[in-house]
Amino acid sequence: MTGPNPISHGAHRLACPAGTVLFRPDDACSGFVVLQEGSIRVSLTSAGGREIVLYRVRPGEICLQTFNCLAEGRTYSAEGIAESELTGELIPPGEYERRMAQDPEFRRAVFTAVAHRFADFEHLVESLASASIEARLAEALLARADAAGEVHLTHDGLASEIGSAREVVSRQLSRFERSGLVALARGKVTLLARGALEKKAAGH
Amino acid sequence: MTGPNPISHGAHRLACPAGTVLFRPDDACSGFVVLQEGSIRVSLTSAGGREIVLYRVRPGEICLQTFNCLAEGRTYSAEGIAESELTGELIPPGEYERRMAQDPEFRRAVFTAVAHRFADFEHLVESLASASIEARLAEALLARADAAGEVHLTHDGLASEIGSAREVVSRQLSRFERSGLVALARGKVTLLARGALEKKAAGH
DNA sequence: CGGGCTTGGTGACTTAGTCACCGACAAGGG
DNA sequence: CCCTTGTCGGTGACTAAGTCACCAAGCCCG
Repeated sequence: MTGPNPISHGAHRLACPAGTVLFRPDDACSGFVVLQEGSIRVSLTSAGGREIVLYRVRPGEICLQTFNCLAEGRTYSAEGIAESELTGELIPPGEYERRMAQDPEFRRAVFTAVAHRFADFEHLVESLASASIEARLAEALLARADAAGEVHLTHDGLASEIGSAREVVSRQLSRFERSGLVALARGKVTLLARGALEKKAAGH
Repeated sequence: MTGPNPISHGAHRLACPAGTVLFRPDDACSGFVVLQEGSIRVSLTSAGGREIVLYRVRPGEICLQTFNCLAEGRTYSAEGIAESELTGELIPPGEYERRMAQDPEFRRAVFTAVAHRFADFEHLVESLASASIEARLAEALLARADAAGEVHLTHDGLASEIGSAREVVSRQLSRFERSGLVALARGKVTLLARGALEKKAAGH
C-alpha cells in the first residue's frame, strides 16, 4: 500500500516528532501528505471550545484535508496533530497534479483513501445523530484500547473522541465501573469485559 | 459546469420523476451519476428509525455515493431520493475509469465535487456536535426557504434535515412563532424575520 | 359524510450537556 | 521535605434535548 515509488522526483521527505501540529484551520496547504509511519489525528474545534476527532490518517493513507485544499485551492478547516513520530512524503501541488494525471496506481490510492474517509464520516454522523453516550463511549474505548486492554487517555481526551463533555464521560465511566466493565485509574481505563462493551457499543 | 461533452460515448441518458428512489443501503452501484437538472437528497436512516439528510446533489455535481461505490467496489450505505424530476447521465464503471484517466476536466469536476461534499460533512459534524437545536433549525429554515420566504416541509421533514425529533422541532417552531420570527401552517413555515433567524443560526 | 391517514400539540419523563466548584494527585523548586 | 502549581477527576444543581404515549385537527377519498 505504500506504493512502488519510494521517493519520487519532486517529493520532499516528511519527518516530525509526536505532538507536531501539521495544520490548523485557515492554514494554507503546502502539499499533499502521504503517510508511511505514524498516525495523524484530525479534529474540529467549534466556537464553544468543544473538540471532536473526525478521523485518523494511518500509514499508506492520504490526508484528505490536504486533498481538499489542493482540489479547491482553499485553506484547511480542521486541525491535524501528529499522535506519534511521523515519516512520509510531502508532494508539492505541481507534482501532485502530474501524478494524478499520469500514475493510475497513485490515483487509485487517492480514491480509496477518499472513499474510506467518507465511510468514516457517515459513521460519525450516524453516531452523533442517534447513538447514546453509553454506546459511543463503549465504542471509543474498544477502538482505542491497546493489546493489554488499556486505554491511555484522560476523560477529557475520551470526550474529544466522542464529541461530548468531560463530566458526561466521567459519569458514564463510573457507571461502567460499577457494572464491572472497566477499571479506572488516573489517565487510564482498563477494559475488563470486552464482550459486554461490544454489546453496549451496538446499542444493547 | 455541465462540461463540454453533451452525451459522451458509453454514457446512458438518465431521466426519472420526483420521488424516485435512486439507491438504498446495500444496493449495488450501476454507474456514476452526473446530474444536469433536479436535485437528489442523500440521507442516512439509523437503526432507531431516525433519518438525517447528509447533503443534496445539485446540477453539475456528481453523486458521491456513486463515486464511493466505484472507487471501492462496495455497495451504498445511504439512501438517495429524487426531490424533483431529474435529468443527467449515467456513466458505467468502465467509461468512468477511462474518463478519469483521460479527461482532465472531468477529473477536476469530480475532485471539486468531492471537496464540496467533504466540506458539507465537516459542517454537519460540527453542527451535530455543538450547535443548539435553535441554531440548527434556524439554519435549516433559511437554507430551504423559497424566494417568498416559505418552507414547504412538515415538522417531521424539518426534523430529518437537522437529525432531530419531530416533537423537538414542533416546540422550537412554536417558540419562533411566539417571538414573531415565523408563521406556521400545516406543511408550511413562513419566514417573517430573516435577519433574526440568521442571528439565531450563528448561535445568537 | 365518515372512516382512516397525516400532521401537529402536549405532558411527563429520561438522557445529555453546562456551570461552578472542590479535592486528589503529580512534578518541580526552594 | 514541604509547598506550589497544574492537571485530572468527582459532584450537585440546573438547562437543553430527546423519548414516550396520547390526542386533536385537518385532509383525502371512497
